[in-house]
Amino acid sequence: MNRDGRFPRVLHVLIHMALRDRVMSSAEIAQMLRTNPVVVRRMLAGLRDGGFVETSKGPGGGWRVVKSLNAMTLRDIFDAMDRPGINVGQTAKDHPGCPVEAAVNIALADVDDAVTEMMLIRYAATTLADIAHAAKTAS
Amino acid sequence: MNRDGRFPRVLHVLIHMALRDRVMSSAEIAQMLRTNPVVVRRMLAGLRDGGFVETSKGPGGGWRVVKSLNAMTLRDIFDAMDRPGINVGQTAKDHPGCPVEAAVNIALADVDDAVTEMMLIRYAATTLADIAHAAKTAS
DNA sequence: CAGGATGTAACCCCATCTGTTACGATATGA
DNA sequence: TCATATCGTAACAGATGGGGTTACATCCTG
Repeated sequence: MNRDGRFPRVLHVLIHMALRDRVMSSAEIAQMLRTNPVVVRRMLAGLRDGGFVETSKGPGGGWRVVKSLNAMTLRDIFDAMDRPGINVGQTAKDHPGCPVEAAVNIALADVDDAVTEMMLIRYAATTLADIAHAAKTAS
Repeated sequence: MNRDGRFPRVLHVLIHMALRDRVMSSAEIAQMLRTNPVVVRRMLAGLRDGGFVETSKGPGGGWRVVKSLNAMTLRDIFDAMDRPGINVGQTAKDHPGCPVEAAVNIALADVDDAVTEMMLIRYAATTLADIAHAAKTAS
Protein backbone atom coordinates (compact mmCIF):
# COMPACT_ATOMS: atom_id res chain seq x y z
CA MET A 1 0.00 0.00 0.00
CA ASN A 2 2.65 2.47 1.20
CA ARG A 3 1.10 5.76 0.38
CA ASP A 4 3.90 7.82 1.84
CA GLY A 5 7.44 6.68 2.28
CA ARG A 6 8.94 9.95 3.46
CA PHE A 7 8.87 9.33 7.20
CA PRO A 8 11.05 6.21 7.32
CA ARG A 9 13.41 7.61 4.71
CA VAL A 10 13.93 10.81 6.66
CA LEU A 11 14.55 8.92 9.90
CA HIS A 12 17.01 6.63 8.18
CA VAL A 13 19.03 9.39 6.63
CA LEU A 14 18.87 11.60 9.70
CA ILE A 15 20.52 8.95 11.85
CA HIS A 16 23.28 8.46 9.34
CA MET A 17 23.85 12.19 9.12
CA ALA A 18 24.04 12.54 12.88
CA LEU A 19 26.44 9.63 13.21
CA ARG A 20 28.79 11.10 10.62
CA ASP A 21 28.43 14.52 12.17
CA ARG A 22 29.55 16.54 9.19
CA VAL A 23 28.00 18.58 6.43
CA MET A 24 26.48 16.45 3.71
CA SER A 25 25.27 17.75 0.37
CA SER A 26 21.85 16.91 -1.00
CA ALA A 27 23.60 14.88 -3.68
CA GLU A 28 25.37 12.75 -1.09
CA ILE A 29 22.18 12.16 0.85
CA ALA A 30 20.33 11.41 -2.37
CA GLN A 31 22.81 8.62 -3.08
CA MET A 32 22.05 7.11 0.32
CA LEU A 33 18.35 7.15 -0.47
CA ARG A 34 18.86 6.18 -4.10
CA THR A 35 16.96 9.20 -5.29
CA ASN A 36 17.34 12.76 -6.50
CA PRO A 37 18.84 15.75 -4.64
CA VAL A 38 15.64 17.72 -5.14
CA VAL A 39 13.65 15.00 -3.41
CA VAL A 40 16.05 15.25 -0.48
CA ARG A 41 15.64 19.01 -0.21
CA ARG A 42 11.88 18.63 -0.24
CA MET A 43 11.89 15.89 2.39
CA LEU A 44 14.22 17.75 4.73
CA ALA A 45 12.71 21.22 4.32
CA GLY A 46 10.43 20.75 7.31
CA LEU A 47 13.32 19.64 9.50
CA ARG A 48 15.20 22.79 8.67
CA ASP A 49 12.17 24.90 9.57
CA GLY A 50 11.84 22.90 12.78
CA GLY A 51 15.43 23.54 13.79
CA PHE A 52 16.68 19.95 13.59
CA VAL A 53 19.07 20.53 10.70
CA GLU A 54 20.76 23.55 9.21
CA THR A 55 21.74 24.22 5.64
CA SER A 56 24.53 26.26 4.13
CA LYS A 57 24.96 27.30 0.55
CA GLY A 58 28.00 27.55 -1.60
CA PRO A 59 30.94 25.19 -1.99
CA GLY A 60 31.31 22.90 0.99
CA GLY A 61 27.73 23.62 1.94
CA GLY A 62 24.91 21.23 2.59
CA TRP A 63 22.99 19.76 5.49
CA ARG A 64 24.09 19.27 9.08
CA VAL A 65 22.18 17.85 12.04
CA VAL A 66 22.21 20.32 14.92
CA LYS A 67 20.57 18.26 17.64
CA SER A 68 21.81 15.10 19.28
CA LEU A 69 20.10 11.81 18.53
CA ASN A 70 18.97 11.82 22.17
CA ALA A 71 17.19 15.10 21.65
CA MET A 72 15.08 14.03 18.68
CA THR A 73 12.03 11.80 19.10
CA LEU A 74 10.01 10.23 16.34
CA ARG A 75 7.25 12.60 17.33
CA ASP A 76 9.49 15.64 16.81
CA ILE A 77 10.37 14.55 13.30
CA PHE A 78 6.81 13.49 12.54
CA ASP A 79 5.48 16.89 13.50
CA ALA A 80 8.24 18.74 11.67
CA MET A 81 7.23 16.88 8.52
CA ASP A 82 3.58 17.91 8.92
CA ARG A 83 2.58 14.39 9.93
CA PRO A 84 3.16 12.62 6.64
CA GLY A 85 0.56 10.11 5.61
CA ILE A 86 -1.55 10.30 8.71
CA ASN A 87 -4.84 8.70 8.03
CA VAL A 88 -7.52 10.20 10.19
CA GLY A 89 -10.56 12.30 9.59
CA GLN A 90 -12.37 10.10 7.14
CA THR A 91 -15.79 11.67 7.32
CA ALA A 92 -18.81 11.45 5.08
CA LYS A 93 -20.28 14.71 3.87
CA ASP A 94 -22.98 13.40 1.60
CA HIS A 95 -25.89 14.47 3.79
CA PRO A 96 -24.97 17.26 6.19
CA GLY A 97 -27.69 17.24 8.78
CA CYS A 98 -28.41 13.54 8.61
CA PRO A 99 -28.12 12.29 12.20
CA VAL A 100 -26.99 8.85 11.11
CA GLU A 101 -24.16 10.26 9.06
CA ALA A 102 -23.20 12.54 11.96
CA ALA A 103 -23.22 9.62 14.40
CA VAL A 104 -21.00 7.58 12.08
CA ASN A 105 -18.57 10.46 11.78
CA ILE A 106 -18.46 10.90 15.54
CA ALA A 107 -17.89 7.22 16.20
CA LEU A 108 -15.06 7.06 13.68
CA ALA A 109 -13.52 10.31 14.88
CA ASP A 110 -13.48 8.98 18.44
CA VAL A 111 -11.45 5.98 17.38
CA ASP A 112 -9.21 8.10 15.16
CA ASP A 113 -8.49 10.48 18.00
CA ALA A 114 -7.64 7.71 20.45
CA VAL A 115 -5.47 5.93 17.92
CA THR A 116 -3.64 9.07 16.87
CA GLU A 117 -2.99 9.99 20.48
CA MET A 118 -1.55 6.57 21.18
CA MET A 119 0.66 6.75 18.11
CA LEU A 120 1.99 10.17 19.10
CA ILE A 121 2.70 9.00 22.64
CA ARG A 122 4.70 6.07 21.35
CA TYR A 123 6.49 8.26 18.84
CA ALA A 124 7.34 10.69 21.63
CA ALA A 125 8.77 7.85 23.70
CA THR A 126 11.26 6.81 21.04
CA THR A 127 14.39 8.83 20.28
CA LEU A 128 16.56 8.48 17.24
CA ALA A 129 19.29 7.38 19.66
CA ASP A 130 17.12 4.39 20.59
CA ILE A 131 16.90 3.37 16.96
CA ALA A 132 20.62 3.96 16.36
CA HIS A 133 21.38 1.78 19.36
CA ALA A 134 19.07 -0.97 18.13
CA ALA A 135 20.80 -0.85 14.76
CA LYS A 136 24.24 -1.13 16.35
CA THR A 137 23.39 -4.07 18.58
CA ALA A 138 21.63 -5.89 15.76
CA SER A 139 24.55 -5.72 13.37
CA MET B 1 -6.47 14.64 3.76
CA ASN B 2 -9.22 12.03 3.48
CA ARG B 3 -7.66 9.42 1.34
CA ASP B 4 -10.58 7.07 1.44
CA GLY B 5 -14.15 8.00 2.16
CA ARG B 6 -15.69 4.60 1.57
CA PHE B 7 -15.83 3.37 5.14
CA PRO B 8 -18.05 6.11 6.61
CA ARG B 9 -20.25 6.12 3.55
CA VAL B 10 -20.85 2.39 3.75
CA LEU B 11 -21.63 2.56 7.46
CA HIS B 12 -24.03 5.42 6.89
CA VAL B 13 -25.96 3.73 4.15
CA LEU B 14 -25.93 0.34 5.84
CA ILE B 15 -27.70 1.72 8.89
CA HIS B 16 -30.35 3.39 6.77
CA MET B 17 -30.88 0.19 4.81
CA ALA B 18 -31.24 -1.88 7.97
CA LEU B 19 -33.68 0.58 9.51
CA ARG B 20 -35.88 0.53 6.40
CA ASP B 21 -35.59 -3.25 6.19
CA ARG B 22 -36.52 -3.61 2.56
CA VAL B 23 -34.82 -4.15 -0.76
CA MET B 24 -33.22 -1.00 -2.09
CA SER B 25 -31.84 -0.62 -5.58
CA SER B 26 -28.35 0.69 -6.23
CA ALA B 27 -29.98 3.78 -7.73
CA GLU B 28 -31.90 4.49 -4.53
CA ILE B 29 -28.81 4.05 -2.40
CA ALA B 30 -26.81 6.18 -4.81
CA GLN B 31 -29.26 9.02 -4.25
CA MET B 32 -28.69 8.78 -0.51
CA LEU B 33 -24.94 9.04 -1.08
CA ARG B 34 -25.28 11.59 -3.85
CA THR B 35 -23.30 9.46 -6.21
CA ASN B 36 -23.60 6.87 -8.94
CA PRO B 37 -25.16 3.38 -8.77
CA VAL B 38 -21.93 1.82 -9.96
CA VAL B 39 -20.05 3.39 -7.06
CA VAL B 40 -22.58 1.84 -4.70
CA ARG B 41 -22.18 -1.62 -6.20
CA ARG B 42 -18.43 -1.36 -5.87
CA MET B 43 -18.58 -0.17 -2.27
CA LEU B 44 -21.01 -2.87 -1.19
CA ALA B 45 -19.47 -5.77 -3.12
CA GLY B 46 -17.33 -6.78 -0.15
CA LEU B 47 -20.32 -6.76 2.18
CA ARG B 48 -22.14 -9.14 -0.11
CA ASP B 49 -19.16 -11.48 -0.18
CA GLY B 50 -18.99 -11.19 3.63
CA GLY B 51 -22.62 -12.17 4.05
CA PHE B 52 -23.89 -8.89 5.48
CA VAL B 53 -26.12 -8.02 2.54
CA GLU B 54 -27.72 -9.95 -0.27
CA THR B 55 -28.52 -8.87 -3.79
CA SER B 56 -31.20 -9.92 -6.22
CA LYS B 57 -31.44 -9.15 -9.89
CA GLY B 58 -34.36 -8.25 -12.06
CA PRO B 59 -37.27 -5.89 -11.46
CA GLY B 60 -37.82 -5.31 -7.76
CA GLY B 61 -34.32 -6.51 -7.07
CA GLY B 62 -31.54 -4.74 -5.24
CA TRP B 63 -29.80 -4.84 -1.89
CA ARG B 64 -31.07 -6.07 1.46
CA VAL B 65 -29.32 -6.24 4.81
CA VAL B 66 -29.46 -9.75 6.22
CA LYS B 67 -27.96 -9.21 9.66
CA SER B 68 -29.30 -7.17 12.52
CA LEU B 69 -27.57 -3.93 13.49
CA ASN B 70 -26.62 -5.63 16.75
CA ALA B 71 -24.78 -8.33 14.86
CA MET B 72 -22.56 -6.03 12.82
CA THR B 73 -19.54 -4.30 14.37
CA LEU B 74 -17.39 -1.65 12.75
CA ARG B 75 -14.67 -4.26 12.63
CA ASP B 76 -16.87 -6.66 10.68
CA ILE B 77 -17.58 -4.06 8.04
CA PHE B 78 -14.00 -2.81 8.03
CA ASP B 79 -12.68 -6.29 7.36
CA ALA B 80 -15.35 -7.03 4.76
CA MET B 81 -14.21 -3.93 2.88
CA ASP B 82 -10.58 -5.10 2.90
CA ARG B 83 -9.64 -2.47 5.47
CA PRO B 84 -10.09 0.66 3.38
CA GLY B 85 -7.46 3.32 3.80
CA ILE B 86 -5.50 1.66 6.54
CA ASN B 87 -2.19 3.36 6.88
CA VAL B 88 0.42 0.94 8.13
CA GLY B 89 3.52 -0.61 6.73
CA GLN B 90 5.40 2.49 5.71
CA THR B 91 8.83 0.97 5.28
CA ALA B 92 11.95 2.19 3.54
CA LYS B 93 13.52 -0.17 1.03
CA ASP B 94 16.30 2.04 -0.23
CA HIS B 95 19.11 0.04 1.36
CA PRO B 96 18.14 -3.53 2.14
CA GLY B 97 20.75 -4.76 4.55
CA CYS B 98 21.42 -1.38 6.15
CA PRO B 99 20.96 -1.96 9.88
CA VAL B 100 19.81 1.62 10.47
CA GLU B 101 17.10 1.34 7.86
CA ALA B 102 16.06 -2.00 9.32
CA ALA B 103 15.91 -0.56 12.85
CA VAL B 104 13.78 2.34 11.63
CA ASN B 105 11.41 -0.06 9.91
CA ILE B 106 11.14 -2.20 13.03
CA ALA B 107 10.46 0.77 15.29
CA LEU B 108 7.75 2.11 13.00
CA ALA B 109 6.22 -1.31 12.49
CA ASP B 110 6.00 -1.79 16.25
CA VAL B 111 3.98 1.39 16.60
CA ASP B 112 1.87 0.56 13.56
CA ASP B 113 1.06 -2.86 14.94
CA ALA B 114 0.06 -1.54 18.34
CA VAL B 115 -2.01 1.24 16.84
CA THR B 116 -3.75 -1.04 14.37
CA GLU B 117 -4.56 -3.52 17.11
CA MET B 118 -6.06 -0.80 19.25
CA MET B 119 -8.13 0.48 16.35
CA LEU B 120 -9.47 -2.98 15.57
CA ILE B 121 -10.36 -3.58 19.23
CA ARG B 122 -12.33 -0.37 19.36
CA TYR B 123 -14.00 -1.11 16.03
CA ALA B 124 -14.95 -4.55 17.34
CA ALA B 125 -16.51 -2.97 20.43
CA THR B 126 -18.90 -0.79 18.44
CA THR B 127 -21.96 -2.18 16.69
CA LEU B 128 -24.02 -0.44 14.06
CA ALA B 129 -26.85 -0.54 16.57
CA ASP B 130 -24.75 1.63 18.90
CA ILE B 131 -24.37 4.22 16.17
CA ALA B 132 -28.03 4.05 15.19
CA HIS B 133 -28.97 4.59 18.82
CA ALA B 134 -26.64 7.56 19.12
CA ALA B 135 -28.19 9.05 16.00
CA LYS B 136 -31.72 8.61 17.37
CA THR B 137 -30.99 10.16 20.76
CA ALA B 138 -29.09 13.06 19.18
CA SER B 139 -31.90 14.05 16.84
C1' DC C 1 34.11 36.18 -10.85
C1' DA C 2 33.74 31.07 -11.54
C1' DG C 3 31.87 27.16 -9.50
C1' DG C 4 29.33 24.57 -6.14
C1' DA C 5 25.50 24.28 -3.39
C1' DT C 6 20.61 25.25 -1.84
C1' DG C 7 15.54 26.82 -2.90
C1' DT C 8 11.88 26.27 -5.70
C1' DA C 9 8.91 26.12 -9.65
C1' DA C 10 7.31 23.34 -13.42
C1' DC C 11 6.66 19.31 -15.33
C1' DC C 12 5.97 14.08 -15.85
C1' DC C 13 4.86 9.34 -14.16
C1' DC C 14 2.30 6.43 -11.26
C1' DA C 15 -1.19 4.73 -7.93
C1' DT C 16 -5.69 5.23 -5.86
C1' DC C 17 -10.35 6.90 -5.21
C1' DT C 18 -14.33 8.73 -7.46
C1' DG C 19 -17.50 9.19 -11.07
C1' DT C 20 -19.38 7.91 -15.61
C1' DT C 21 -20.67 5.22 -19.67
C1' DA C 22 -21.40 0.93 -21.76
C1' DC C 23 -22.74 -3.63 -22.04
C1' DG C 24 -23.68 -8.40 -20.72
C1' DA C 25 -26.39 -11.44 -17.59
C1' DT C 26 -30.42 -12.37 -15.17
C1' DA C 27 -35.00 -12.20 -13.18
C1' DT C 28 -39.77 -10.37 -13.30
C1' DG C 29 -44.20 -9.91 -15.21
C1' DA C 30 -47.38 -8.95 -18.96
C1' DT D 1 -42.00 -14.71 -25.66
C1' DC D 2 -40.28 -10.41 -24.72
C1' DA D 3 -39.72 -5.77 -22.83
C1' DT D 4 -37.90 -4.01 -18.71
C1' DA D 5 -35.46 -3.47 -14.43
C1' DT D 6 -31.62 -4.58 -12.00
C1' DC D 7 -27.05 -6.28 -10.84
C1' DG D 8 -21.91 -7.24 -12.28
C1' DT D 9 -18.13 -5.56 -14.39
C1' DA D 10 -15.01 -3.60 -17.65
C1' DA D 11 -13.23 0.63 -19.46
C1' DC D 12 -12.23 5.21 -19.21
C1' DA D 13 -11.70 10.18 -17.44
C1' DG D 14 -10.76 13.43 -13.59
C1' DA D 15 -8.71 14.65 -9.17
C1' DT D 16 -5.28 14.10 -5.77
C1' DG D 17 -0.76 13.14 -3.89
C1' DG D 18 3.93 11.13 -3.67
C1' DG D 19 8.11 10.54 -6.28
C1' DG D 20 11.41 11.80 -9.84
C1' DT D 21 13.52 15.04 -13.15
C1' DT D 22 14.90 19.32 -15.27
C1' DA D 23 15.65 24.12 -15.15
C1' DC D 24 16.92 28.20 -13.14
C1' DA D 25 17.50 31.82 -9.65
C1' DT D 26 20.07 32.72 -5.48
C1' DC D 27 23.79 32.60 -2.52
C1' DC D 28 28.40 31.54 -0.65
C1' DT D 29 33.37 30.20 -1.03
C1' DG D 30 37.75 30.86 -2.72
